[in-house]
Amino acid sequence: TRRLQITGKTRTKDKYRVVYTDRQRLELEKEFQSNRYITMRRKAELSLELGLSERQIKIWFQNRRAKERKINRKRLQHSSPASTTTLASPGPAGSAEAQPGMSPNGFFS
DNA sequence: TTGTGTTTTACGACCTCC
DNA sequence: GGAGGTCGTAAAACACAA
Repeated sequence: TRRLQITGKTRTKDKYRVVYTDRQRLELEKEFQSNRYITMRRKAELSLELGLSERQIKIWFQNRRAKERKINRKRLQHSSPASTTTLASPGPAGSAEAQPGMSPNGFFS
């Protein structure tokens, strides 16, 4: 309850966080499988379909990516044999990584 | 139970784009 | 001129051996 009182603004204590329904999780997960970064358009669509705010969807994808990274780190660590020689410069574990930033207008003409 | 570790929402701080 | 990216983290929710 610390932060809540300090900032006093956001995140009322009555609902610190909601638990998403299975359907919401499923659809988001499905979308994530086909595309790890959601477009503004899809975000708006999903927002309507699932009854979540666009902000929630944005955050969900951020959290989902974080989870994937975490899993990948674990796998790397787990599958690293005794060779401590080349460990300093690993590329992304088998998947292209997008830079933060991206183009502000992810539109197509 | 309960103690404890992990997962799921949600945010703030900071950063990068032109 | 702000959108979204990451990272770190709080706390609720969950899983589960002891």
